[in-house]
Amino acid sequence: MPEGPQMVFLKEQAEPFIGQVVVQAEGRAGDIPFDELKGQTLTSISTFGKEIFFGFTDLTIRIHLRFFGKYAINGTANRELELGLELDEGTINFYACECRLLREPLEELYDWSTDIMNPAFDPDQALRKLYNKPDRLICDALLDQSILAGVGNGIKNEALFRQRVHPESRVGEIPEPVLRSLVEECVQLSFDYLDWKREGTTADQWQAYMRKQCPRDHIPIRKEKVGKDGRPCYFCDKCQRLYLPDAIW
DNA sequence: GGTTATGTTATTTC
DNA sequence: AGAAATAACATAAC
Repeated sequence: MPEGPQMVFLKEQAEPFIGQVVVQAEGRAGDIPFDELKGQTLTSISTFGKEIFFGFTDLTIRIHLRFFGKYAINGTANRELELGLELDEGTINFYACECRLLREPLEELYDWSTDIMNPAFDPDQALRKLYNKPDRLICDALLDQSILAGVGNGIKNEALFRQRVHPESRVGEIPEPVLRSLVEECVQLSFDYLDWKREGTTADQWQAYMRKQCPRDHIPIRKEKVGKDGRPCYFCDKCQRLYLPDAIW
């Protein structure tokens, strides 16, 4: 379920609950002190990459939806409840996710300049970090959450397609302006994706990811598990350029 | 029933 | 010791 934009969307959905008091808290999440939560006020909601934080009077809950995570606002899902919050005027339920308790201030735990959707995001820093591992495949590098927090497999594939970069390109061989465009594309795409969520145009906006045919060349999109992490890559051999080191003889 | 998939982390292996 | 491979977790769809 999660890529950065979906977490920001969830934040927007949950923001009306800010200022409300927890009436009841339950679930099976081992890390959550349900009793302690009762009576606390929801004071803030923030996101970092694919994580979302619910700040209460004197603790914070971090939620990561991982692969199958689901949530329901003022509703339920037919599966085991991980964390259920009943507030003054409604409920938020989380399923199949990771819930963790944080007691330290978030600023001490997170570097917001690596979150692609945060105003503090620093593209220059991202470029530097990417070039730090020049031998990596770009398809692996873009998924590195310590460089581009929030980028998932969809945004990765789509950014590569839009900037016409082949996923098996070596980071170190990609010219700086191209790599920069790629980083900027990840950011732009994330905000586009958020807009689609807001507008409810859930319909597939992807051009390459999960698609069968290249919209530019009208030839089949290749789908292969590429790179160290073996995540599915969707790409067009014809319009996405492969940047590789010159052969050494 | 097997495979696959918007993800990360813990454990095992080399 | 440390990198790399594998397992683990949870869920629905094809």
